[in-house]
Amino acid sequence: MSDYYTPSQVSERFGISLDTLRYYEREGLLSPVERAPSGHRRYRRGDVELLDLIRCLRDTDMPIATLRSFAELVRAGDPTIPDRVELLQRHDDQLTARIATLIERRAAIKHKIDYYRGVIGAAEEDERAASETVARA
Amino acid sequence: MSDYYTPSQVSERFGISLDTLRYYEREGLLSPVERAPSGHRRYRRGDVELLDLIRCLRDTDMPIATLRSFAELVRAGDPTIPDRVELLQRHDDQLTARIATLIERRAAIKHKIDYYRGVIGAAEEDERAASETVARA
DNA sequence: ATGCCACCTGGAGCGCACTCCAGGTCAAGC
DNA sequence: GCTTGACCTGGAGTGCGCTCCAGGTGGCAT
Repeated sequence: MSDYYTPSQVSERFGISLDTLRYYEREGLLSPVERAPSGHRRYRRGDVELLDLIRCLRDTDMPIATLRSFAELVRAGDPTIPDRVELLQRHDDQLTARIATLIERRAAIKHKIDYYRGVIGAAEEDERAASETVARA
Repeated sequence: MSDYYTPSQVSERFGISLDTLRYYEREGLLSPVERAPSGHRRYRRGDVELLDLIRCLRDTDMPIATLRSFAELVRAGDPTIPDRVELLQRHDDQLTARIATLIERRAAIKHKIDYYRGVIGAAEEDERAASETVARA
């Protein structure tokens, strides 16, 4: 209910370590976060929202450098919205391509698994046949 | 039409550098490749087939260490086929999960893009309204 | 006063997957 | 015989994204 979040709260919420959180700030993914008089960080709603998007982009393998560019656009204000759209759109295109190849590769892997299962099945039949022969003998 | 491939042929075919090819061999992903009397590598059909699978797994982010385990199973012969199936199945599960989260994240990104597009649209309307006002004045 | 805890800083270190390099060899072509 | 080109080796270097560490501070509880 407070209007800020402590580092550990943010860390827990996003499953990001405190070190990573500070690292993101150092790298310019977040603008310098407000501080309490003690020097401790106080994350505002806005920080958390940006972080949410950053996590989303990071989870989809956007490199830190690109994320920084994006963050710079955000800091530069509303006139950069078209640039942000462009950046996100490019990322989305890459992501879509990536998903497509992952799905293709998965099909190939499944195919290989099926092939192996076939080999196992054939071997089992051989075994069964062999034990029948023994039984008959 | 020859029964072997040179390093550069393999490199080109898979889009892998010569260095990476040697690296994979050093790391035990390929068993030591045959050599010409000159010492140059001669990749056999079997090497190329294994490489094809390795690429497929690597493309789907299987770590080198896991790939090595898989290669060791292959080298150990047919009795390890069930273990190979297990390993591939685990990878396939992870891959499926990964694809699912990528798709989720992509939806979130698209949502953000749409939001931004909405903002742009609204801004354009404002502009239009403003210029109308000017015209009227 | 004493602990303790959450957090701070600058900077070093790590794991992964390559990637590059120097110096050398062999086979073929001029 | 000399060059060229494809390839060889061992080992060092790179880029990325964290991750860890030592040493320190402020505020609260006992």
